[in-house]
Amino acid sequence: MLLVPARGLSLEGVITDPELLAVRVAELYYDENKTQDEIGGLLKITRWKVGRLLAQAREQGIVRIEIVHPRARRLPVERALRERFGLADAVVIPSGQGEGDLQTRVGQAAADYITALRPVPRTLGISWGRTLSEVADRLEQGWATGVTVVQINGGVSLNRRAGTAATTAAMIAQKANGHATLLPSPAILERVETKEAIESDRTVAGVLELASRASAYLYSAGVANQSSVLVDSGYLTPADVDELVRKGAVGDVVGRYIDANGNIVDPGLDERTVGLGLDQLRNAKVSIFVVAGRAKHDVARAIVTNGLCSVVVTDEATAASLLDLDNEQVERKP
Amino acid sequence: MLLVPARGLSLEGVITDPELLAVRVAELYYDENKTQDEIGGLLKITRWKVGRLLAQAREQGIVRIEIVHPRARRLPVERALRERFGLADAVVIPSGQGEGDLQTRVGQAAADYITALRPVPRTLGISWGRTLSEVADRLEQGWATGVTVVQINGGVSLNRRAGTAATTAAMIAQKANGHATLLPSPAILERVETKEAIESDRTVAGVLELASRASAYLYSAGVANQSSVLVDSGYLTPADVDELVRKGAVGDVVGRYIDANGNIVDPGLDERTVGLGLDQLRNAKVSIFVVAGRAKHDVARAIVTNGLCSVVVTDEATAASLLDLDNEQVERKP
DNA sequence: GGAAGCTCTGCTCATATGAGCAGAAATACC
DNA sequence: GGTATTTCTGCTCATATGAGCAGAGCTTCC
Repeated sequence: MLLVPARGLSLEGVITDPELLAVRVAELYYDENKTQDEIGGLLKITRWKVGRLLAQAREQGIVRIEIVHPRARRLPVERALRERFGLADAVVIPSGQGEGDLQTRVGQAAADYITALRPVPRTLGISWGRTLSEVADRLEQGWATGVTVVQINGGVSLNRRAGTAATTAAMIAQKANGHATLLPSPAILERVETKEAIESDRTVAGVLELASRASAYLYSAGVANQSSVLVDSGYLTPADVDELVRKGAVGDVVGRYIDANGNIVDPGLDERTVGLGLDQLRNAKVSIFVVAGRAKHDVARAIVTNGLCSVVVTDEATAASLLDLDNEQVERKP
Repeated sequence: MLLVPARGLSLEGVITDPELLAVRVAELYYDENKTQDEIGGLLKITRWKVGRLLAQAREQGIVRIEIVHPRARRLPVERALRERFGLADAVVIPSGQGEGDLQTRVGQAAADYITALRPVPRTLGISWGRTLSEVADRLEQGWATGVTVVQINGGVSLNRRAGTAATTAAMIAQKANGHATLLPSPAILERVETKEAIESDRTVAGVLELASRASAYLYSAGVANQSSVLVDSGYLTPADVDELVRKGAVGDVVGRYIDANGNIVDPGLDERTVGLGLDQLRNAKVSIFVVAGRAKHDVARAIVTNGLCSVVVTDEATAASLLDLDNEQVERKP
């Protein structure tokens, strides 16, 4: 025993099976940092063949290269989304199992996105909710300077977690040394007349005017079900939501319920909803839609496929759903 | 909407956090196949910095490159084993979860190894057991030509799965167009005298002589517990094994029980065991030890750390155990 | 059996990349 | 506050690598 430790004799020599050969080549290249030339010498093949084998191994997925980091993104998926839906941009983070809450990571991604956004928006129109609040939290102090933040849909004062909406707007503004303009109105009113009256009030009209001229929008969406914040806040009854769902509602954007085709489900209700219209989002140059989680796949699809946003920030599973790459159908059946 | 789809504006511009920067660089390089130069342009840094960031990302494990294949190996671990224990060679396969039985994959690796072994052994001494049988199965027809296979320890005729030992040897030989020489003797005899008598028998002596001059050995090891094949076959009683364990036995190599230091546990018993001695394995130029599975970590350690083999073929978890990289201690405590 | 296609091979050459180095910047230390 | 030491930067240059191509070897189809 105690031979001179050779350099792993087992790897030299001729391998016939081409797949196995690709595996050995990949190991020597990626694990042992050998040059393609050295590998060629070792395995008795030309260095060009080594190169080709390596390319093949990557294509076939024998070599898997993964970027593991809480703030990692999925560039190829982003590109697919941009191309498929004609988006100006897309941000997709891995859905990865344990590593931190999905909502938080998507929030972080959205925060990063608006921080890097050029030109810096002078006025940023935002919705409110759990997701937006997360984005606000994740924004860094001084993420921009002098940005005016304006709410684009009615507030949620009745809510138990009252003030969240206001806090979100205020925090985003404060962290950019700007100031927030709140929309002092309920989200949905009982009568059209009241809605029209409040909209024509100087203060409200001014805010809406400001909102409609914002240089960028940042918003999320709600799911059409009992647990919606709009139910929670008393704007709608559980029965109302059931009715909306029956009519095809998949969720709400800035308080407005849409179906899978991106159309308003209940025009009567919509008439009583205060805030930016869907078309204003649709025609906006920069409208950033932030969405995370399985529950929101349907709304997300309605929004993205119908051009309501120009940028989407989401998780990989949602992106896959948008691209029809998932097998949700299969999963749903049983 | 329907802006001209830009190329992902979100990635351009300045990033301050150096780790995040490394992540973005890695994504552009590995996911988007951009050149370091292009990435530099995009992120406003020099291409050398991109290169350095990339190297750093690999070191820190942000970029993880994995070779996924049933026959993949763990070259860095193999090297560690060679260096640490002065082995001539080592073969380590990933322990990976689902993909096929570990035993089978280690068997395959051992089969690959002896197939590629140069110079081709004229005589190959083998032990028998579940592991060796697996190796025999995995060998390809024509893996070598004209190899004489010889058993190096007593057979297992009493066994219910009688003939396994013989079949293993025969199959390995047949697949190399060679022939097998069996050791026609029990593994352990009741009296020393009988053992000496049988060893001096012309036939047996001839086989042992042949075995001791084999150009390579291939063997596995057993665990010292009730389920040992030696108990199964009736050579030892469960009580015998308990006693051996009490004396420090961790397992058996070619029928001989050793402790953690690689020493014979019970010289009396050893005297009655027919087959190659431990020193002959230790001094052999090529002695290949094949071992797989959690249960055998202790025997494996006894064999490898005490120089009983010159080559080890095993799974990653066992290798980690040999290198003290595991936290078995922690796991065992509770 | 032979031509037409196909894949596979080894090559040239342009490009991408890493090692190594000297100066710049940042940090630690007196 | 200044100097020593470390880390970081942008560079030159040698090397490693991929694209593209022409010929070899293979299959396929009449």
